[in-house]
Amino acid sequence: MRFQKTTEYAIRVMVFLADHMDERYSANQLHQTLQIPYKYLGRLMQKLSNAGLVEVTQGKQGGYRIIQDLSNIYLSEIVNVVEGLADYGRCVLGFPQCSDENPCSLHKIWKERQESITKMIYDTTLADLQSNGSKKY
Amino acid sequence: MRFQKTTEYAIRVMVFLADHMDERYSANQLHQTLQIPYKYLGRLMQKLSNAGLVEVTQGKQGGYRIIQDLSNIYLSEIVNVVEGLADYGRCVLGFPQCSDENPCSLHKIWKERQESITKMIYDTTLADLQSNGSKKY
DNA sequence: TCTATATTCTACTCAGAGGTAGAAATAAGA
DNA sequence: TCTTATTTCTACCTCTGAGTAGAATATAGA
Ligand code: SF4
Ligand code: SF4
Repeated sequence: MRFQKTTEYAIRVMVFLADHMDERYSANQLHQTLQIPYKYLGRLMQKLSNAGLVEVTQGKQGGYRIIQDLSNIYLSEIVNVVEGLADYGRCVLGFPQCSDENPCSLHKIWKERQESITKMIYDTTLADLQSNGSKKY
Repeated sequence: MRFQKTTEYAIRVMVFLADHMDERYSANQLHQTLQIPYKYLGRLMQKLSNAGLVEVTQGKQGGYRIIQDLSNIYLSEIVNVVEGLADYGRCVLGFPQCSDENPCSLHKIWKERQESITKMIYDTTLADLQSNGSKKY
């Protein structure tokens, strides 16, 4: 029960870039600062840029940057790029089809928690996550 | 962000057996009733029995059964048998070391949800999950 | 134009989850 | 005792997430 490692990487990068808007960071800089495997990060960044979440500049002095308004970038978009959103809403017992009427005994207690996390990724934007002052990275 | 498929299987089996205490079910019966791959289920049941969660009888008319008091079997034990509990408490950014002091911007909102799920699996027993009446399976 | 620093593309490797196959061991009951 | 239904053991296979390697492409700036 956790996010995929790649999703963690993606959130790490986006939160970091959000805290350093208007600056470009190369894959190598991000790799060193955020402890993410260099080559792996390259492919991840490509996905994020294809999804329009970061702007990319090639060549010397190039790198990645966020240009969108931070309050328009939701965690759900980041999660979607990496692991997709299909699992949110999944039955805790793994059954494919099951209406909410006449639910099994675990349904209610599980759905509450699941929806709380779903709500979190759909409601939280990078603007909510800016750490003004006390930056750690 | 979801349980492993095998964990779902395990919970399915245990909830089913809890609803049918004092009856033995063979792997084949469970396989057909709960739609879990037969051979795969065999290995899963072995783990559950090694952990003492089910009693097993070999040979003809054999099968699996719960003998413990249902209120003594916590979801956390079931999860532990399959995927372990190490991920509960994991940092949402995947960093290995990070104290709760001077937390990053995501820490609080994430910890709340994570602890809610952790609490669920540590506090819920099979007795809480018995569906008296309206059984679906 | 050339060079250094970037991203991008392609093709691997590795580990673990999920699943399959078949034979061996066990025990109830005819 | 023999048969049959069962678990158990061992060995594979497949798929996906994670990570590595190297060459190709792009571009700022000397
Ligand atoms: S009622 Fe139970 S089986 Fe059906 S979707 Fe909800 S948790 Fe899954
Ligand atoms: S403060 Fe942030 S980085 Fe540190 S453990 Fe909490 S979520 Fe992870």
